[in-house]
Amino acid sequence: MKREVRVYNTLTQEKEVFVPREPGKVSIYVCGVTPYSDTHLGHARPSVVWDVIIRFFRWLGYETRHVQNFTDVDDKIIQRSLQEGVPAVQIAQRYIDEYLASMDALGVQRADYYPKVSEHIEEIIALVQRLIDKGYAYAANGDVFFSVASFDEYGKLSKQKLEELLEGTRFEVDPKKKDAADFALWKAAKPGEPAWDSPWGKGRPGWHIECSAMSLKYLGEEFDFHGGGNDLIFPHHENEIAQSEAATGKPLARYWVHSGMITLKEAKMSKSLGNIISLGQLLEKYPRGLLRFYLLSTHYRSGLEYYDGKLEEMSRGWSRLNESARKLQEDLQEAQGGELSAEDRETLASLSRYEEEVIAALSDDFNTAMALGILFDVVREVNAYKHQGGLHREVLQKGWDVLKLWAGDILGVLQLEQQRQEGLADGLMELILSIREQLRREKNFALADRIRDGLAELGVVVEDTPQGPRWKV
RNA sequence: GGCGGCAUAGCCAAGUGGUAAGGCAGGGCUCUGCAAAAGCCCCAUCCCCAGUUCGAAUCUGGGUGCCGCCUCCA
Repeated sequence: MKREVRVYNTLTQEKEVFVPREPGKVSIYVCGVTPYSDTHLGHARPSVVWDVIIRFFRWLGYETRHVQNFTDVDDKIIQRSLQEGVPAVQIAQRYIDEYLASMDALGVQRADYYPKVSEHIEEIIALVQRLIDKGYAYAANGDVFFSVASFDEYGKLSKQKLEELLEGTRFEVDPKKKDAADFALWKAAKPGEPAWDSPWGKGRPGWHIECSAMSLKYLGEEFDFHGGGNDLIFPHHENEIAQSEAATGKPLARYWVHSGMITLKEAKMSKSLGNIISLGQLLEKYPRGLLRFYLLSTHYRSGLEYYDGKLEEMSRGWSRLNESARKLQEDLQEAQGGELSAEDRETLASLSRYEEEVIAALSDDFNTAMALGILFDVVREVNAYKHQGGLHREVLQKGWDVLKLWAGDILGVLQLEQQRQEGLADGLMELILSIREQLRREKNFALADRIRDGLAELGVVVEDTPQGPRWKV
């Protein structure tokens, strides 16, 4: 029997019980990135959040189908392409590769499909045509616009009223538009830009249409989840709804799930503001488990602050969780069987209860912050048990199972393998050699030689020179 | 100006009507050759005001402050 999962739906602004379109299956479309610059910390949030959600659904027994797009036809990419004299496709591919490499490093499981705009022009044209045929869109001089006024429910996701939206408009309105809020489905080609043939002349897709076309192709009508950062609610997701629902007459997605922004000094991290923390650099500096721990330490819908030293602060708590699990795994080797004592039973019962609480937390709108809190209870419970001399295999196994499954397999914050640190060898050698120098000054040559011989056995050659010791591998 | 959201201890952060999870930091203690690790104990009445209620951090109204969106953006 499936457990009940509750999800906050941006559309209804309420937590709802999740009912899949098809029993036992979950279909998910997460808006990916526009690959025109380096992957940053902000991109990691929805990725890790959805990674956990998907792992959780799989654990619950659902079959998942996860699609994440790359918008590889876009103004910024074209701009870069013209600047660098490199084809747009190539620019996009460079950043797609970087994005995927970063996500792999973060332990994010790959989506089932990563459709690109450039490979779905046909589907997009067909969808645009369908909207024109149904009277929701109009062509004008090679452009095609969606007529916002023709779609009654426009604004239902972002809770905006049409009239008020326009007051905030800071850009000049394209005179070809019938209505200032209309948006482009298809843009007429400009010289030097990548362009495709279409019934309206050479051109390229507008921003939002690709998601409508590709979600339809890979997930069909009315799929389960549509996700992304909450900065996409308007206009991107609002427009997707308009396009898709106008075309199919059915809801685009059943549940809209939006993650909060990562802020830096209380300002959103974004490419345009230039206050970006490169994900690649973070991954070089910090263990991926710690990064995930940081990203999951707050509920996914809340904002999340980043500042220098934040990861260092968090690393102490994370290490306790991680080290406790590591030690527990080791202790398992020396665990003992036999009758369960009263203490054993009590601990076992607590551990089971905590596990239920973790499941309940994740089932309640994917509350990873609460789940982590409970996992610290598990750590304390297990450590206290061991502190009192508890060694029963069944108990230790249960503790390990809970941590391994939830902290490890589902949240992905555990990192049990030893960290290999760059520059560690240098530091160690410096320390060892300085101690050896001390010994030599004290004429303790026996011990000093033992160190040198021992190092030699490890393949490290030490040479004593007038300028001090040198070493090489 | 419109829309959405947030405001809980020094810091991070759960908690949506029944009397404040968890983590970091801090204090005391156990263990320890010393240290580390680990364990035990201590450490908040929830931005302000007014309501609803037997009872509110949790609901309503009004403030104040902050964030996001309204332009590309995860």
